[in-house]
Amino acid sequence: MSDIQIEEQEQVAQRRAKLQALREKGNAFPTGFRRTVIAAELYSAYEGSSKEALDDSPVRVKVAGRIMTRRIMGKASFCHIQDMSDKLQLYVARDNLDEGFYNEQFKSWDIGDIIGAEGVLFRTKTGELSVRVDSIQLLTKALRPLPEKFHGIADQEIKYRQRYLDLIMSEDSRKTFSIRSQVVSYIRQFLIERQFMEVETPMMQSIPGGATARPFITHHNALDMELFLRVAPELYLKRLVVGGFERVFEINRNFRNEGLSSRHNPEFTMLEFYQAYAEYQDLMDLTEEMLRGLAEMVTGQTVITYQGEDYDFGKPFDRMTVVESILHFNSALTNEELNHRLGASKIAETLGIPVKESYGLGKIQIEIFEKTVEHKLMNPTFITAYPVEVSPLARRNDDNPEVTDRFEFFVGGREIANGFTELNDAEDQAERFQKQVEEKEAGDDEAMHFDADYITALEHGLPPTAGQGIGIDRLVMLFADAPSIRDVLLFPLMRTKS
RNA sequence: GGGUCGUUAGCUCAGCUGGUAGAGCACCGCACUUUUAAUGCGAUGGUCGACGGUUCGAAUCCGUCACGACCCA
Repeated sequence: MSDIQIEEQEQVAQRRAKLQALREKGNAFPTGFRRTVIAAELYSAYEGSSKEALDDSPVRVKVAGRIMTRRIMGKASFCHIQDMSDKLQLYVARDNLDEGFYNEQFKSWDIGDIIGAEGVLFRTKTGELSVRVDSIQLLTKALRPLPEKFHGIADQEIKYRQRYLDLIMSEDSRKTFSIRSQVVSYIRQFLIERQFMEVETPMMQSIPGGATARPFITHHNALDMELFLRVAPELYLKRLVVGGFERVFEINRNFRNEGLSSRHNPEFTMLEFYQAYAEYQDLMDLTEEMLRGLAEMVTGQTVITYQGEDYDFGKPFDRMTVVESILHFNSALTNEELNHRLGASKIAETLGIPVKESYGLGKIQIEIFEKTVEHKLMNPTFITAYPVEVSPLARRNDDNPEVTDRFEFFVGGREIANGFTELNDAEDQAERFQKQVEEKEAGDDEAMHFDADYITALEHGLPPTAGQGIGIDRLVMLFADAPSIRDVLLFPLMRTKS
């Protein structure tokens, strides 16, 4: 270790010396302390208890947590500890402790240390519920100081790289991850109540399928076999529906080898669910019900505020087709020009969208949609009738074979969900895979592989089924009012520091 | 990949057209038995992201790089 490092860590050195002194006295890391209660339980149980009531019938408690603040006033001190639920004030007076303990032990402890304390509840003269401590012990010495108490951590990089510090310091951040947990468990409960069965399907796949995206590639040594981290679980979940699990869902990680942004992390969490004997409209209804329920669960109402804008999940969601939505947001365009390839590609070019030779009408329409419509879909909206060309796993529409029985769901200008009636015609699916292979050979490395094993499964008969995927991270962003996907991922991917 | 901004004490931040590196919090010492961003007094703490250039002199100007944030693709 260099001199520079030693000098840089002056406060750490002081704390190490204190730890060394603890080691010499005996067990520096005792584990036997048991608390009887957490802070939030105390606040709710004694919310209405007056100062006098608490003094008249004393309540003994044992609490534990991290020292967050400390105010030493000679022979007595106040400090706040923080546990999993809340902060709690302790009143520690010299004369309430064993002889010498206050001066020789307690005063040498630092902010950040983890302690256990025992005493009786009381109210201070400002009315704050606190513990008058008569026994206290250091459980874990913190060798490094916490960030500044008032401003907390301002540097986003530290929040992401040292999430534990962010969680210690930021109530908002703890809240965000609490919302994430609530969202996931709400969804799980919602689906289980409707007879869906939770399953886990492979994350390492020999043929990556279920989405058009570039996969991560890895290698299995014993089998000497190339494997891909999955970009979606879709094809495995549908195999399960073939197997007779008629309602299945999975909430798990997908991996896509693409760029990072405020809405993209290479690994992200996806809900996918499949319901036999249902069509995409059934899933739109289900989605509407689920999101409305989520909004109410998280915020207590159906209107949520995201980045200063209000979105109402209470009223019926808007529904439009892709083409209708393009015309709606581009009043100068006509249905006629948008519905043949030459007209559509002219529109695309005026919008600055490069149109490749291989693009069909559907692909061009989707490019126009993404450029001119997607970010404007603020209120909860279903967009339907996606072109077959960009929907290789979705069933063709009976009235218009150029589009599929598919929808995507948008709110706040962002895609949250994608669902469709599944393509259960094995021969049509084989043709669609073949098209994808051609696109891959033409240089589109996001195009799908031909999955012959999946075709075999379809040949055994997939009942009419509707399926859907919902990006959990983006959903949590919405309900936690988080501007970046990194704010809802405990450990977002960061470049390694040299 | 492109653009803009940022990187100064453990943390939050100042530092003007180049001239000896600053504050608050934390830490250390003293005082203080109802404080809560405790208070009062005193002290310590810096390879100014890295490397190179311009200059008598660079935290400051220029270039390259690293890392990050935001926007665009």
